[in-house]
Amino acid sequence: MPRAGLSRQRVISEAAALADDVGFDKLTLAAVAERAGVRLPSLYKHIESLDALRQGVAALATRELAEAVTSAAVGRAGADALHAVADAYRGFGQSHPGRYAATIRAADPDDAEHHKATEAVLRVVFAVLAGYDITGDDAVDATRALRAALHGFLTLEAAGGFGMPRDVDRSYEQLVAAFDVAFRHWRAAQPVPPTPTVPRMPPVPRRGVSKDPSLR
Amino acid sequence: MPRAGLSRQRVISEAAALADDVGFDKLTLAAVAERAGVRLPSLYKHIESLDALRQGVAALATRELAEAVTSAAVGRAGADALHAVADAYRGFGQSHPGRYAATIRAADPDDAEHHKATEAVLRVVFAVLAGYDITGDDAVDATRALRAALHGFLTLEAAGGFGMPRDVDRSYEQLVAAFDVAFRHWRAAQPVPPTPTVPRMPPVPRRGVSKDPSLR
DNA sequence: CATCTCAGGCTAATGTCATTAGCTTTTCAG
DNA sequence: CTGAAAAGCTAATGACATTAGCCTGAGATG
Repeated sequence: MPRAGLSRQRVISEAAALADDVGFDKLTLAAVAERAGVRLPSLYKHIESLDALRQGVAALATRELAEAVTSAAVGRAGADALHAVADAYRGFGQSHPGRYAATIRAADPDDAEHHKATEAVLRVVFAVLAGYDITGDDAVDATRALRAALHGFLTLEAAGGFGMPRDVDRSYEQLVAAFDVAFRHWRAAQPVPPTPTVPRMPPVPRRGVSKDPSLR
Repeated sequence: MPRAGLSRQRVISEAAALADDVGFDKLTLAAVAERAGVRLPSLYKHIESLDALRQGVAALATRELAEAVTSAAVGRAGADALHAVADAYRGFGQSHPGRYAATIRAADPDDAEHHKATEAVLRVVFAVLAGYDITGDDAVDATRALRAALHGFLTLEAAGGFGMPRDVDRSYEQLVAAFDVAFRHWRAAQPVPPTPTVPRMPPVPRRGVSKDPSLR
């Protein structure tokens, strides 16, 4: 009966690793216990419930996601930043599917750390949008749109929802390019455009991004 | 011991209703049995397993979704069709959250009905894209993008992922409007544009759509 | 009408999990 | 060295899913 040297953090990080292996929805206390080398009830010394464990994984994953997108965005702007962030986002989702699935979970109202991480991700997206001169309410709309699209793409991809043979990387690339176009025209696309300005739209070549192996 | 008059169809449809109430992930044979007025094991005379039940709900839901988007699109084209389909999609997701969640599940390879429904949804989207002169590989990319965005929006909305106070309907409207813009410029947005045509872009006012109460 | 058959329900039993209660043993502060 | 909190453990309970096997009513057959 040597101590296993567990802690809340260790339990959560084992759980995150397990979730990446088997899927966030199949995350189970029994499996975490086995992985950690203890009997199931012992986990309760460190975590209150399965739900709390899920929440913990969500918070951890959100911190990691924030880290990934933040470092991808640093030093970039405009379309370059957009592509870098989008690539980092998908890279995170592909290399850590279980963690990624956890990030959808809304933060517990009491978990300040988790909220901070959520806001860090938002801050990055707002910064990208600022490069397109999108601010205020428009930025809220645009953030939701971009997040919805990227999230939906990862989810459908993970669910095997893309049956057709067309290359998926290419489709993702197109999706991001489409947002680049939409962001340049954001005000003009308003249902009732207060400023009917129609901006110019030269196609923008982009440089390679997201070479950080930790994100792939 | 009067017969309860169950059948595979009845079981699945009860399950779908239950999923709408409690969430697709919390769908349980025990609850379906109670709802149907039989003991749990009796369900096995009609359905092979919990997983088969989920698959059955997915197939049913996909048929209903196909019906909703198809009837929304009929007689419309271009931006009008896009908005109608997008509204029908979200309407379905909001009025039938459990069923909607089920539609993500990929069809069982043997289930021809299910595949047919999946293709019916795709056909509608392709038809909408044809109105923007998007065809072939481009249509595959565009379909994935649109589906990802709409799906992601519904998922995040359902998960309470939109914390900020900004009106969610309005954000959805903006998302769809953004796709209208992106679709008009689809070829131009190619990473390596074969046809560097820059089309005109007048802001388009739209008419009210999706008044069908069965979709809301 | 008398049966025969079997689909549709049921009870009982098993196995996996989550969760709680209560016991034992390390660890480590003083 | 000691004593108490921390960290593990076993046992028990309760939800579910799943399987086996029994019972009956309802419709088909003679």
